[in-house]
Amino acid sequence: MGEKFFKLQDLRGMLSKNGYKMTPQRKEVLQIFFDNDADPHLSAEEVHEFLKKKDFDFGLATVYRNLELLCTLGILSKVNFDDGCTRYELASTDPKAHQHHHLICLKCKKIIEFEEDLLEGLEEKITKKSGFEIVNHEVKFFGYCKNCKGK
Amino acid sequence: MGEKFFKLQDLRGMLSKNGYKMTPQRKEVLQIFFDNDADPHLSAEEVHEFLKKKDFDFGLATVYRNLELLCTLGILSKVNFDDGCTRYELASTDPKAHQHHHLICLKCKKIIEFEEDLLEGLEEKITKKSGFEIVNHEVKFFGYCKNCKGK
DNA sequence: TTTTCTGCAAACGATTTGCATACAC
DNA sequence: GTGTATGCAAATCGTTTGCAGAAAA
Repeated sequence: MGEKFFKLQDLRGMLSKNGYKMTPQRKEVLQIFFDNDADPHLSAEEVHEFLKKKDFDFGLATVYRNLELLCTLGILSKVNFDDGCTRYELASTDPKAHQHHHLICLKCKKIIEFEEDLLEGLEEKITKKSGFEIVNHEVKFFGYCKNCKGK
Repeated sequence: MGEKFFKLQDLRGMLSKNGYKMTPQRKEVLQIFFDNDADPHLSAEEVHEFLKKKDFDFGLATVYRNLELLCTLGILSKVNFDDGCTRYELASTDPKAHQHHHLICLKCKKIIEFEEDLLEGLEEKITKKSGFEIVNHEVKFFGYCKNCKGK
């Protein structure tokens, strides 16, 4: 995991700077991500569930809207594991921190985070070859985790 | 594009070997992918449209079912460009042909295929480090294509 | 007070499913 | 003939939207 430089108390400023208002809904949605180190890739429904567990009964539509907003602000980012829903994770705000990838177990469906700047130097190579200016990348590895390997 | 070793006339055998029947619907759905070198990443709706243009009026549900089946058989594979639908492409049946990646232009949304075994040697490194056995990977680069680069 | 947010319910679009019929083998 | 595949329409599921009332600035 890249360092998370964004702190909850930065939220109000970040919002107002962009013409948005601070609300309990926004604070608590973001809080869920700080709470949940164990499962860092949450769907809107999951966030909604976690909020319910903490007795915050916000509308699901509001959760969706605020997840979207937090993405716009660069605080969250979307990830897609082809499991039928959009997932969100805390965006690493370290600009160097490209090196955050996912190992996806085809058996138990576990998602493992993997650190390494895999593509060191590679982006320049691609840019040179194809004229494509790279802003970001996403790498997923599919296979079998330690526990599932022996079938 | 890795070589496509799979040929249309292999379809019947591939189907019956797995207990499925050959039907015009299956043949024509696959044919669309052979027809369309220009746009190799088709959604179910698009396949359905292309079939209509050739006067094949198959039900959309059938198209979905057969795309799924062709994936099961390893003839097609799914790709996800986060544009709201599942897309399908001819699976490269060359087992060495891992090296097929996508450059996605954030401006014009064009998808550019890019060849290169980017991750040469890297998979072993990951396996050693994490015990994760890698079967396949998917790499996407987001940025701006040659035409869109200057804004 | 003005504008943005929220909650609700309805709308949506992609995909899936149930079922009766048609077709492949 | 037997079992699978198809077409259609209805169902499903994640997500979005319209709108009236509530809350932030």
